[in-house]
Amino acid sequence: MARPKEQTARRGEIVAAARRAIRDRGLAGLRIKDVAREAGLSPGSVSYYYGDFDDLLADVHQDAVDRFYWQRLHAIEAVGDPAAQLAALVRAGVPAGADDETFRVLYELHVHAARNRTHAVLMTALYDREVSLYQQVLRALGLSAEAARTVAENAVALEDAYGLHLVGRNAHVSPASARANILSYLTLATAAELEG
Amino acid sequence: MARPKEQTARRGEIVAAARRAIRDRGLAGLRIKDVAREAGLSPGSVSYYYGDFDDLLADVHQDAVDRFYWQRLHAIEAVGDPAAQLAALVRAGVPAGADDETFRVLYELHVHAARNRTHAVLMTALYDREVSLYQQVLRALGLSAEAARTVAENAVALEDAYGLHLVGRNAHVSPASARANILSYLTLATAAELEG
DNA sequence: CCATTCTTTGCGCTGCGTCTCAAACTATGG
DNA sequence: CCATAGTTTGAGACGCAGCGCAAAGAATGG
Repeated sequence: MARPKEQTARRGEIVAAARRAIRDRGLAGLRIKDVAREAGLSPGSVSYYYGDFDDLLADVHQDAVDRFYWQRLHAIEAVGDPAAQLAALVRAGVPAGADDETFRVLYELHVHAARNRTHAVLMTALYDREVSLYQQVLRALGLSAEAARTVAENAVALEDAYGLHLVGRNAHVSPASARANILSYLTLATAAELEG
Repeated sequence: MARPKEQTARRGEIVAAARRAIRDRGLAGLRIKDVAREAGLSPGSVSYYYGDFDDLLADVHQDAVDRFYWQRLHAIEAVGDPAAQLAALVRAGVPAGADDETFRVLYELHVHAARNRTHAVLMTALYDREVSLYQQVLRALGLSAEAARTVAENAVALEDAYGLHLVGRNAHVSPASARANILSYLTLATAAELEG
């Protein structure tokens, strides 16, 4: 054996480059040369590591899902109080602006999932993990398993929708109003459930 | 003047054909020849009516927005009781399955809005009209203008998100569970607001 | 310094999609 | 039946993206 392989590192750089390219040009307009330019490589090199372009997209999706999930997990681990954890979850679950890389990638691939099983599986997996995060915090607040499940699903749904509108540059949705609306729901739901 | 123009009718047929083509192949994979085949025309004819392909997409989006809005308006006009109207709104606001034409088109174009002002405007317009529909019904139920606004925004957001997951073939979201979750929110929110 | 293995590049081939356009076709009024 | 204006078509030009490949380049062990 002579020169050692650097495949893992290079692939990581290419995935990051693809993420930036998708942010700038969108998934539909994504070209190998865009990814290559972003990674500082030639188009041939991108093909060398990702002979099939779909494999790259799958890695990008997987990376975005992991990145998003761990970011949120750390966000709630940083605080102890369950109520504060809820707020932290909401804050991390709404994009700061229309150009947020991770959110853009996730929403672009969301639609892609309609025609590709790999992406549908990843999307479902992320949804499950997000629901699970909310569910844990809601249970810590005293909600029953069943109630926590429903409320968690709705919370994740609200995040997804407001995120979609923010990324799509809906003029009447802002990060602040989105967070406020989600929190208003969570306040309402937890109060009602804890009473009953 | 000799032969009369039929442009409006033909354009309508082409828009409908594009809608079906997007349902089958997605926006990213949309080709002129697909639209042409679906419309029973040659690719040249499609170009004759839509020299710029983006103009066709704009018409498709506009058509989907109108179609969706009027369908929902009729859904609530058919019933008189505000509570029943809410249920009718929710039913019409959740896709029946992953292959619903109108929803597929709307969600595909949703993401497109991030990079195209025309589509962003249409998306915002539809959002406004949907919120307005819910707001009317909620006010009829006795909610204040402010409360109705927030609840309406959240209801629309829930619809959007569950619709997105359904279209994306999320294995853990079904039309029935989506409707149930949205209705559980609306029940909770209206009851809480009417008490206070 | 050499052999080996991995990496990178760029060029050419190929297929595909769009756009253009002239010609054929069709419907209507005179 | 002819003139006119709208419609439809298909072929060809054109550009571009993906793929394969051969050759050059770089890192490591001996």
